[in-house]
Amino acid sequence: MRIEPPELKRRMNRLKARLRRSGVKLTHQRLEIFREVAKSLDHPDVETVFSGVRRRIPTISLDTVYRTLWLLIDFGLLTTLGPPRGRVRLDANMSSHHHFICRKCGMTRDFLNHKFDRLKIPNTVKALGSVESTQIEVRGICFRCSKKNKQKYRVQRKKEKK
Amino acid sequence: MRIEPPELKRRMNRLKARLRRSGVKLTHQRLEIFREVAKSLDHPDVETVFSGVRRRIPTISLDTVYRTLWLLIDFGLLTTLGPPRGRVRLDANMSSHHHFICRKCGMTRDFLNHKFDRLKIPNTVKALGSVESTQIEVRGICFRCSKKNKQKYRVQRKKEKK
DNA sequence: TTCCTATATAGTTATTATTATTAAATAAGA
DNA sequence: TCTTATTTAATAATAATAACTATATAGGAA
Repeated sequence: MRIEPPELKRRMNRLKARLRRSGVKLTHQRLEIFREVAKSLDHPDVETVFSGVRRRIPTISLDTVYRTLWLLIDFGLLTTLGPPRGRVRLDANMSSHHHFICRKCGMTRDFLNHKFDRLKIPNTVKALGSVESTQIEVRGICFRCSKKNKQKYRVQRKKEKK
Repeated sequence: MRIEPPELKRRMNRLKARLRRSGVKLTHQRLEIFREVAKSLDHPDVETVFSGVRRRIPTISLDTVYRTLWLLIDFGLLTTLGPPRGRVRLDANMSSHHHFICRKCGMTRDFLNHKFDRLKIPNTVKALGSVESTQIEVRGICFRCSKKNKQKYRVQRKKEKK
């Protein structure tokens, strides 16, 4: 399923503004990789993005796709479904609970909140399949990672001074 | 972080009842693999489960861990965080929206619901890190997969008759 | 515009995660 | 205890992701 053209254009403009502002090069490859994700409503995997972009840039390499996707994720222009990085994570708690997920390192913590249990599911969702559970996913950056980011930033500042 | 012993015991009992009822063998390995996931609150990855179990069963193979985990997931005794199977899935929609995820095939569909936007995040969650977004994750089985399951079941019934 | 240079890319190789295969071992019913 | 279908360990195969390096390019300076 495809997104509406005006919304796609908005997303492309946001990408360009953001990359320029950050002093990161605005390459053809980056634009096309972003476009491939941004135009779709089905949350493609990396392989799908790769073959989609390859139709327009036949020489693109898979490595570039991965590198670019992580870059865009780092800039907050894309996200992954669930925790970042491809690794299965298990959960044995089958009763109602919710998650905080760090979008940098994948750290996940449970929390309980009775207000969040028993949310009414819209019928449009029930039309997609049988519903088994509902949970809140709060995403953000854990304190450990935000500390790390600050350090990274400090180091870069030092480098610039040299 | 560890779970409370009585809750762990409850989970172990549920596992045993469920496997017996399904006519699946209740092996030492299966018990220990489940216990390793069930006792933890941090949602371990497969490697972590493997090395944890290996302390008690030094000869366990990684393959057994994978096979067992998927079996337990299939029986609804465990789940994965996010979509099943280890593959990064992308999302370019950075504004508020929610997901239905099929726990069999990973099919993911967006939906909007303004009631779900702006849920009040408890302070205990804010203590974990900076919150960037909040979304609902509805999990279940999509119609395509539930059809497939029925077919599988029909085939098994036929085999039994022979 | 043309040139320069830091940064990004393609192509390839390496690493890590997951799945398949098969001979030997074992749980659970007779 | 015996039997047999299932399960396992060990290994090999495949798939997903990341690293490496010589070449190419975006974007600022002249």
